[in-house]
Amino acid sequence: MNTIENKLKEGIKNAVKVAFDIDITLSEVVIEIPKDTSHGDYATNTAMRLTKRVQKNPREVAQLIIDNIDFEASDLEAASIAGPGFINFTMLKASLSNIIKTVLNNETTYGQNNTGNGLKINCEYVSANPTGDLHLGHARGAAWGDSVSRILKASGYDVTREFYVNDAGNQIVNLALSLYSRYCSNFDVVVEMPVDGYFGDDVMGMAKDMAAIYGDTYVNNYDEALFKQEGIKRELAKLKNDLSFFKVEFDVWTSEQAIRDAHKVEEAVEVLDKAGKVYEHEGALWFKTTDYGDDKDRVLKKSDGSYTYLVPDIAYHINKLDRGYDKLVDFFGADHHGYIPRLKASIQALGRDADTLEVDIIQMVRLVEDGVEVKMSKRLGNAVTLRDLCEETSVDAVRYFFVNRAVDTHFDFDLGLARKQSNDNPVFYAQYAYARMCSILRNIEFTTSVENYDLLTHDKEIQLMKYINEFPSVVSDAALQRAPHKVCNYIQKLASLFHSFYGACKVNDKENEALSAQRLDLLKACKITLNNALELIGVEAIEKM
RNA sequence: GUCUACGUAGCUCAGCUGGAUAGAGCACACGCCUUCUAAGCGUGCGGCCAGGGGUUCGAAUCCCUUCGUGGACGCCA
Repeated sequence: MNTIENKLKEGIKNAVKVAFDIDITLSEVVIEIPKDTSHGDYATNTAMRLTKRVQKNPREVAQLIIDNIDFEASDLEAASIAGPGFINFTMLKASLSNIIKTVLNNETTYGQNNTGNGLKINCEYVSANPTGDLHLGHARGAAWGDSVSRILKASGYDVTREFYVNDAGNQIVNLALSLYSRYCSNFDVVVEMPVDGYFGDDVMGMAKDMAAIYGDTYVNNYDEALFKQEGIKRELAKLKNDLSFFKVEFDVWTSEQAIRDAHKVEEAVEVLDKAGKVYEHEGALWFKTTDYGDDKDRVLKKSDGSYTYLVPDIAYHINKLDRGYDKLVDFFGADHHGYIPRLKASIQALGRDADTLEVDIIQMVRLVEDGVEVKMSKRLGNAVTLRDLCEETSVDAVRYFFVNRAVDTHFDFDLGLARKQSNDNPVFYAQYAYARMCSILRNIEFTTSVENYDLLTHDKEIQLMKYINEFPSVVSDAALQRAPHKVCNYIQKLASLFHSFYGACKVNDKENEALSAQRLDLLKACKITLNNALELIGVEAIEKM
């Protein structure tokens, strides 16, 4: 992945082996880029971490590492001890500029790495009920889950993107009844809406559609199965359509009804029963989740004989495990976080490792304009949907904003900022940088070929090369932590370094073609890197603004 | 009340598997277009990392505690 850093880590590892006869792994070797550039290109705290094991003071340890490191093999120019025991490294200039060639050769694959090593991972996100439009919270989950999936894929994971369709249960009964009520009203027949009915425009539209297809056949002649089926079909089509518009795709759509039809729900209860974790109390069937650290036991089967929502969900997770994933990741809204211990308990009760399932919480979103919370869509008078949001701003802005911040904190989506076309708006800042690069490329008037990059010695050029070199590590780190906002941070910094470089170094300079040609390659490498980074979060790189 | 997150510059937030003087953008002040897109760049101002204890060579980061804020505590999904 990042060859420069790996060579250095390798060198440190070997030096430790020679000096102290201690084997450390590459991941134990921590190197970082010092904030203060006078400290060199890289620094390591390895000496300080070894003090206890070798019973020497850190500066002494550092000296022994330096004495035993192979400068040539690690592309090192200099190494020195600093502060309490840091070792600062300065790399050979030529090794740094190699990154340009690497990027130009790899192009669209630059940034990809093998951190995942083929691990089979299932990411389930959005999973909104097919009973209405996608809202703010769904949008955050969709953007986040999709970006995480892209980053995992780029990091060598075998990723399946999954949507669990809750097409069974009470909410579907209510959907069918709501649809029926609206359908009847097309023929001026009043049928009361259910108490927990769906009053949205979408259901009215579907009812109208059905009235056109079926005429008044079903007025006063309710066919539950038909209305369920028609409702789900239409709601699902709308969901898929909205998600696709939002550039969010799924590999697998799993139906809750299908799991029920295959009797997997009963089987799940049996398995838990066999594990001795089920008991009867007050006419209901309970799951002893307290054995696994939950604060109270949970009902599996209600006293009226029907199952609680937990059971199909357990069956669904068994289903996912049976499909052979090494890891399951669920992205839940914050309001569902109390649900995690139950699910984990069920996995443990099955004799599997509870850590196979990891749940990331998507915190709440508020929509804000000029510092005031916006609760309703102005146009439609109902809750703000994903569509509204994208139409008010843009798909790119919405995706970027939702992925730009850590998910575990509450987020205020600022409408005014998302529309703004200036430096304040991170999306435009990054896209403008890309457009600027493209513009330079359009204007180039020379074709000098480049042997090496010995003329790239300007501070801005060095900083840019170093940062481009960081990209694969950033992607890998973002994958490990499932933290796409790290890619956003990278994009902002890269754009900033480019703008700064642009101000200081003219690329298209006919007076100085040799230098210009080298800068041109650096520019191309930068453009490729920025494009690949934007791709990871599903935001378009715009060539002209 | 119990559980669970969060609290970093005036504002919005990075940084958190412990590392050198805590960063960015906005806002504010002052500079920079006869040169590749000024939708930009540069300089300055701005901090008791909520408070208090602990762990150690070293803490914004880990542990405990107090305070503040959000969320969850159904035989709803």
